[in-house]
Amino acid sequence: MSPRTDKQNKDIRQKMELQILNAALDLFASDGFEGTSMQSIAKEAGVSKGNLYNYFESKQELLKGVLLHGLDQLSEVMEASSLELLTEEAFEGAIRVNFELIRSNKVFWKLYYNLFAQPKVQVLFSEIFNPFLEQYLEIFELYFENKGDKNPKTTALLLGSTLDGVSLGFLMMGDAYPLDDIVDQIIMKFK
Amino acid sequence: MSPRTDKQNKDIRQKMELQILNAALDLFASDGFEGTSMQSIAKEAGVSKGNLYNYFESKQELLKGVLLHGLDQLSEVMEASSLELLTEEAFEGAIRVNFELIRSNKVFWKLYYNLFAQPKVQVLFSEIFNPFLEQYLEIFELYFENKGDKNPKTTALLLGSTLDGVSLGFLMMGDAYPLDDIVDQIIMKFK
Amino acid sequence: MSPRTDKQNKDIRQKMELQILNAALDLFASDGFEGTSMQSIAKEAGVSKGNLYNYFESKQELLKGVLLHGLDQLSEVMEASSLELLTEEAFEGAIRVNFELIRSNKVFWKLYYNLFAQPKVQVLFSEIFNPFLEQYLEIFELYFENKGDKNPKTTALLLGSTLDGVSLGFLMMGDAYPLDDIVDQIIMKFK
Amino acid sequence: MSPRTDKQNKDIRQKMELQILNAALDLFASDGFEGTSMQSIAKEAGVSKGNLYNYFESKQELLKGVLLHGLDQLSEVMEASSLELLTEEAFEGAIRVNFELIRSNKVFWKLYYNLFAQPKVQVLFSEIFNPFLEQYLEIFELYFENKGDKNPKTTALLLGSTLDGVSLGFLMMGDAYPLDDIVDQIIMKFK
DNA sequence: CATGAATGAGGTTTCATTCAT
DNA sequence: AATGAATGAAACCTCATTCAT
Repeated sequence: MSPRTDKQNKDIRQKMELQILNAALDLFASDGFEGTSMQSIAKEAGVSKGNLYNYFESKQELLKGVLLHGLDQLSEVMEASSLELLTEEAFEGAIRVNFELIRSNKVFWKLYYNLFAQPKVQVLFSEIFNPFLEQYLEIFELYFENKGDKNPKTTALLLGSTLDGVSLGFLMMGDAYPLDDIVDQIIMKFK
Repeated sequence: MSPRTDKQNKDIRQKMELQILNAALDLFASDGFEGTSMQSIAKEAGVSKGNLYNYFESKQELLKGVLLHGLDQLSEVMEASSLELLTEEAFEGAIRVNFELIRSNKVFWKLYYNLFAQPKVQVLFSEIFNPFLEQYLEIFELYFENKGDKNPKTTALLLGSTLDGVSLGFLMMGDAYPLDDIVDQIIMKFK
Repeated sequence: MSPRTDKQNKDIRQKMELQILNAALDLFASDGFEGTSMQSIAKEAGVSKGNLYNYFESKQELLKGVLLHGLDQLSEVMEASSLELLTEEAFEGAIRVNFELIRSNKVFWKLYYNLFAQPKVQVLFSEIFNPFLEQYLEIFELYFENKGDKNPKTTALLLGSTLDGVSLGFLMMGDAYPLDDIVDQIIMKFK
Repeated sequence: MSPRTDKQNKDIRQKMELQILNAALDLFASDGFEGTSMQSIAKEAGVSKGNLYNYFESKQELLKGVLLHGLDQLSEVMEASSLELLTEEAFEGAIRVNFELIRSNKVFWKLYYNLFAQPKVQVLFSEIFNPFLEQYLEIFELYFENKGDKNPKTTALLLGSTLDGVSLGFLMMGDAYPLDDIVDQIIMKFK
C-alpha cells in the first residue's frame, strides 16, 4: 500500500496514453474524425470519458497526438535516410521502404489520406506533416538534380504525387491492387 | 386566383434545385460532408430548412444529387471519348482534357477527393463513380495493350493513380503546383 | 365549356369530400391520428395539400368530419330503434346489430377505440359520441328497469362496458376472437 | 478529489431512473405517447434532455421502461395467484384484486388502455403484456372448465373483455362510474 | 489520476399550415 | 376550387466537454 513511485506513475501514464492513441487511431481511421465519438474512444481504450481529458485536452488534441505518434514511429524507421545524396540503389530502396511502411501500418495511412483533403483539419495536418514531406521532397529533388534532370523540383513533385496516388489506390482497393508490380514500374519510370 | 401553371412550377423547381445543388457543392467541398449542416446549406441557397426537404429527402440524397449533377456536366464534355482505341495524340489529349476539367471545376473535384477516403459515404461514392472510373481504366488499358505493354492493366492502374495523386496535389497546393510541367512529364512517361 | 351548374359543383364537392373522408378514416385508423400526415391523406385522396384545406380547415376538423360521417352512417341504420321500450327479442336484436355494425365497418371502430382513451382528442370525442352513447344507455336502462332490475343503471353500464370490451377484443384479435359464441353468451347473461 | 463510490453512483442512477420513469408515466398517460415530448419529460423529471438519453436510449425504450416498471410492481402483488385451480372465493378475490390494482394505480392503467389500440406501439405492447394476459386467461379457463363449462375458453375471453371494458369505463368516467356495484354484478354473472 | 453523471448547443428531419398564382 | 412551393416551429437525438466527488 505504499504510494506509487514516480517511475511507476509515469509508466502507467505512458501505457494508458498508448492505449488511448491506439484506440483513437483505429476509430478515426475506420469511422472518420467527425464520425468518431470521444465516448467510443474511451470505451475502446478502457478509460472513463472524464479521464480521457486528463490525457488529451480535446478531441483535436487527441487527433494531433495520434498523428504525432504515427510520425514518431515513422521517424524511427527512417532515421538513416537523412539528407544525404541517394545512390540509385538507395533511391529504389527508399521507394520500396515507403510502401513497406504503408503496408505495415495501413490503419495509420488510411487516416492520413482520410484527412488529406479535409478542410476542417487541414491546418493541423499541415503543421504536422509539412516538415516531413518537404524533407522527403528535397531528398528526391537532390537525387534528380544530380542525375542531370533540368526540372528536378517538378520531377520530385510528380514522384511525390505518384506515391500519394498509388498509396491511396492500394489503401482503398486492398489486395485487388497489384502493388508490387506497380512499384516496379514506378522505379523503372523514375530511376 | 388560378394556380401556377405546370411550366411555372417546373421553372421554380429547376431554378431552386440548382441553387441548392450549388450551395451544397460549395459547402460540402469547403467544410466536408459531415462538417456541413443542412441549416447552412439552406441559408446559402436562400431556402428555408424545411423546403430543402421538398427537394432532397435527406442529407445523403442531397450529396448524391450533387455528385450526379457534377457527373452529368462531366459526361456532356466527355461524350466524344467513347470506347474507341486511342491514337497517341488522342491519348495525350485525354490526359490534358482530364486536367482541364479539374481546373475548370476545382470545387467539384475538391469534394470528389474529400470523399474519396471517407468511410461514411464510401458506398454511395462507389455506386456513383465506379462505372465512370472503370470505363476510364478500360480505355487506357486498351491503349497500352495496343502499344505492346505486357501488363496493360497494371500500367493503366498506375496511370490512374498518378492522375489521382497529381490532381490531389494540384487541388491542395493551388497555383504553387506546376501543373502544366507535370502534365508534360506524365505524358512523356506514359505515351 | 359552359360553366358548371351549381348542382354539378355541389356534386363534385360532395364526391371529393367523401374521398377525403375515406382516405382520412383509413389512415387515422391504421396509423393513428398523430401518426398520419395531411400530406399522406392528400395523396391517398388524390387531392393537393392546399386543396385539402378548402374542405377541412384543420387536421382536427378533418378528424371531426370523419367521426361525424361515421356517426351519420350509424344513425341511418339505427333510426328504427328509437326510444321505445325493447322486447326481449328487440333487445337481443339490438346486441346482435351492434356487432354487425362493427363487423361491417371495422376500420371506423378501430379508430373509435383508438381515440377512446386518447386524452388529446377527448373533448372532441365526447362532444360527438356522448349524446349517442347516452341514448344507448337509456334504452338499456329502460329495458332492465322494466324487467324488475333494482339497479337498472348499473346493469346498463355494465352491459355497455361489456360491449366495449368485447368490441375492442374482436377488433384487436381479429378472427381468432370467437365473436359469435361470445355474443350468444352476452345475450344469455343479460337477457 | 476522489471519484464517487460505486454505491453513490448506483444510488444516483436509481433515484434518477425512478424520477424519469414517474415523469414519463404521468405524461404518457395524460398526453399520449406521441403527444409527449422528450423535452417535457426531461423538464418534469428535473433532468436535462441530454441526460435522459444516458438512462433510456430512445423514446420507445423509455416507454418500454415505463411499462416494464409497471408490470414489475404488479408482479410483486400478484406473485401468490400462481397457476393453481381457483376456488370460488379465490375467483371472486382475483376479480376484486384486479380492480384494486387499477384503483391504486390509475395512471398506469390509463396508459395501458391508451396504448391498447395504438397501432404504432402495438408490437412493443404485445411483447410486454401478452405473456401476462395469457397466464391470466389460462387461470380463468381452468376455473370455468372445472365448473363444467362447455366453452371455458370462450367464457374466459368474455370475462377478460368484460374486465377490459369495465376498467376502461371506470378510468374514463372516474367516480361517476359505480365500480363496486358493477364488480358485484360481474362476480354474480361469472361465479 | 479516476469516474460517470450531467449539460446544452446543435444536428437532421417532419409536418401542419399558408400563400402566390 | 386547385396547385404545390414555402415556412418555421418543434420533434428526436448526439456529443464534446465539465464537474462533483
